[in-house]
Amino acid sequence: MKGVSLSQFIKEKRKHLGLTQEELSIKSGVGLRFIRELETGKPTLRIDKVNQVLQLFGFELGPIEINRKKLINEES
Amino acid sequence: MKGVSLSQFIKEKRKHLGLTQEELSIKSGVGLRFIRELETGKPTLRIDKVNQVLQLFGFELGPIEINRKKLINEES
DNA sequence: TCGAATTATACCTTTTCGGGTATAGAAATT
DNA sequence: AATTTCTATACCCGAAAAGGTATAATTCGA
Repeated sequence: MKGVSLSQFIKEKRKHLGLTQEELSIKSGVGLRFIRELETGKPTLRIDKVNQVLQLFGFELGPIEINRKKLINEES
Repeated sequence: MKGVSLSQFIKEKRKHLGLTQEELSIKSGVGLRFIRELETGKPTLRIDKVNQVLQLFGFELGPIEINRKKLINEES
C-alpha cells in the first residue's frame, strides 16, 4: 500500500497522545476499521473522513508543494 | 458545500495554465464530473483522485497545521 | 514466557463515489 | 445579440469505501 507519510503522521500523532486506534476512532467519530486503513496506508480514503481525524491534532489536508513535503512541521 | 480552499486552489491553478475542465480531466486521468465536483467544493472526494490532479501542478495532499493554511505558498 | 491488550486481516452489508451522459445555465467571442 | 465554448446540475450504473464484526497476528507488560 502507498501513502506512507500520511499514515505515519497519524500513527505518530496518535501514539504521542497515548491513544489506541479504538480511542482515536471514537474521539474522531470515524470507524475503527477506517483508522486501521488510514494507518496502514490505504490510498483511496475520503478527504472528509481523514480530516475528521487530523483535526484532533490541529491539522487538515491541504495542497503541499511536492518538494517541500518534509518541511511540513517547520516552526512558524 | 464546504472545502473552499482546495477547490479554489485547483481552479486557479487550472486557469493559470489556460486549461478547461475537460482538458484537465484528460491530462489528469480523472473524469470530467470529478473535476467539476472538485472545483465546486464537494468534501467527500477520494484522496488518490485529488492527488492525480494536484500532481500536474507539482502538489499533493498532506497534513497542514490549521493556523498555517494560508502560508502554503510562501517561498522556500 | 505467558496472557492481556492492541493491531492487522478478512468477510459481509449498506451507502455513495466516480464515470458516463444529457441538459441547462453562464461566459466568452465575434 | 447571437453563437459557440465552457461550466453547473441531474440522472443512472457499477465499483468500492466505510462500518460492523470476527478472528489472526503482534506487541507489551507482568
